[in-house]
Amino acid sequence: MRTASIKEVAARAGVSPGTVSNVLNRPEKVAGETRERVEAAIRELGFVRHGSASTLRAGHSRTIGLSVIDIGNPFFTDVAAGVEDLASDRGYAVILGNSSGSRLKEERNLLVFAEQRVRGVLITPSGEDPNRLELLRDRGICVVLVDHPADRSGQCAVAVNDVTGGALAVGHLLSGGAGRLGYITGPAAIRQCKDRRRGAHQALAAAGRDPHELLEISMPAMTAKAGQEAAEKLLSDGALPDAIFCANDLLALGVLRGLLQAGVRVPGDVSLIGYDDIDFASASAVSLSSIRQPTYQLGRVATELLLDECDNPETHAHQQIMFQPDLVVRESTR
Amino acid sequence: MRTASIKEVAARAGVSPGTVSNVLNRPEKVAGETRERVEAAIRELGFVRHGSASTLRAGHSRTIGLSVIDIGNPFFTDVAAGVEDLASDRGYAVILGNSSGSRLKEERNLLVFAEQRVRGVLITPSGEDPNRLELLRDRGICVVLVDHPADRSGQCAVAVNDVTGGALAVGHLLSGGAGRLGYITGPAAIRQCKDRRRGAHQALAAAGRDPHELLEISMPAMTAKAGQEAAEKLLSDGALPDAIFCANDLLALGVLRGLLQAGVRVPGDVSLIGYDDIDFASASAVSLSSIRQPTYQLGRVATELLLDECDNPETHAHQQIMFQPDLVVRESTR
DNA sequence: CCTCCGGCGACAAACGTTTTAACAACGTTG
DNA sequence: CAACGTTGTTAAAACGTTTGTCGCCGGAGG
Repeated sequence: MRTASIKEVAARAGVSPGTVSNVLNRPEKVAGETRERVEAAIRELGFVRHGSASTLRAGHSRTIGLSVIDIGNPFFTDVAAGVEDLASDRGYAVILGNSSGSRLKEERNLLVFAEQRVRGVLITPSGEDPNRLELLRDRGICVVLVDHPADRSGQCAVAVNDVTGGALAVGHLLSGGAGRLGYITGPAAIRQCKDRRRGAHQALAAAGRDPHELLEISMPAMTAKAGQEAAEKLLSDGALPDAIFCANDLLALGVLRGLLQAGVRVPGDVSLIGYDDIDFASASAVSLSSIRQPTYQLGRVATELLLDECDNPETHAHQQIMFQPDLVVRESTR
Repeated sequence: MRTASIKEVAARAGVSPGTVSNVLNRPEKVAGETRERVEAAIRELGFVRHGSASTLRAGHSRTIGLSVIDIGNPFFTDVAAGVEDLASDRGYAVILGNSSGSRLKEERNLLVFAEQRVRGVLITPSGEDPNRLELLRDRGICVVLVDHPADRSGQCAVAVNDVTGGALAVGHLLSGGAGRLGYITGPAAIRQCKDRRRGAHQALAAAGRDPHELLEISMPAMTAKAGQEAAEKLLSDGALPDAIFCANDLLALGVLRGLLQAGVRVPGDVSLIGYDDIDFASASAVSLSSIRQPTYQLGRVATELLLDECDNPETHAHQQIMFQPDLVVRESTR
């Protein structure tokens, strides 16, 4: 019924509890014959170490917390897969927290992480407020920022260069001979949207064009529905650009649909490029050119940094890693 | 630096540790004035309960384990969102395990859950082997099966009726006047694929047609890429059905793309229906008819059952809940 | 023969909480 | 006034590990 304790294992193997603990944690410290006896007892009793007791005594756990903004977004899903894979390889469990963009939920998740005494936290912060993270650091919990630049020195962060990404996208459109250019984006407050716009401006400037000629439409959400509405607006305004850059693939898919329904040919009449290179970008009726981010890798590397900081606090050097995005050309751009 | 313990809080408030514990867990047991003093001390010291110590002493934790087959699949993502929302409302943390379809990883995840002494486990088993779950139940950890019928009585399970879903889909195609019918599916071993085919057969029989006339193409994966290959095969065989039912939306999106590229009109020449009603079903060039499953709800209800079993073991009655899927008609079917 | 040393285990003291039994203070009741 | 229930608090004993100290034993060196 109840799980056997280390004490019962010890009794069965004819050793002391401490020795069983040594077999579990420092097998090299215990003589071969004794070790085998203990291991046999463990198997026979179906012993499973009590993680809480271990955490309590050792002062640290084998879990990390992962707080994301929206687990329904393929971007975060890929990140989570990367985190989970590496953590699980290293024997760590991942506690998942989904903030849904709400400060309150994020705060609650961080509290849970603190109660669980997680070894470290990976977080894509939903706001710019660094204070709440202090709460964790004060308790000796390491923090690595994910898809967010470090808000101050002295911490690890991994991100993807969104400025470069924006420049890549618009550069590609310009090299295709685009005249009038459009940028369909999400809420102005979102850092990613701002950075990608900045990249677009840089590409225009580099081509000797005036950045201000970029026609920008800002939608309240970054969904396919919003994208379709944006396309309808463009059509009814009668100001259809030659080429459109969307701040993410969901928007782009919506725009694509809106254009096709109105009989606009893609890429014949309008070139279209998205961002993120989600799986569905290649599955749409006209496969979508996009900017690929190393999403899975983002999660993996963030976890790597976190575990290094936890396991080697003295030799660990904080790092801010910035990945570079790639251009993926498909049918939707010439 | 270190987090304050209950003892320090007690000292500051001038009470005993036991009283602090009472404030935390049974506030009604302690006099108003004392409670306020303790609460003030908690705030001032930034005290956060040590979850492991609590678990150790109380004998059970406030965490549940969630083991899914593929966190990259939108279906499981939605389930996870439902689980996370309810669990977090009830003060439970969710430990996420992704088995990636591998028995080994699943086993490892279950071991982690056992070590953490999770209160209960939600699992979409990747195989049909019920033994491993015994390991958990023997330790008094409740288990609820997700998107899987109960493999024996005496446990909770939530699922969606895939037979009904298959019948709905094919019934809809038939009511549109379809003549030749195709079913594009995944590996034969997958339960969902089998059940959906069974439903398709039932619908054919109900319409007075011979179930064997259903042209079936089984692909090794259930991805958009596989769907496109299936469409190409149909086209090269020159045996294009009037209507096609796909075992999931990813396959359907691939088929759609393959057909459109070949100049086949959808739904003009061929009607097409998918399964799952993922977000992208409505965002494709021709929006996709599909079978909607209450995915988020699935996760929520499973969690509800699990927590009920944990919190009221004596009054709890095991339940096998079977949801019914819905038909969603969009442009891809007449 | 005595000492020293290395290797292996045993012992016991924590870690921070929950919980039970006991207790003190204080009306209420017979 | 004694007996008694109520209410609020305390003291102390767990829970299952980890870990530092210590002791035992056998062999090597003096």
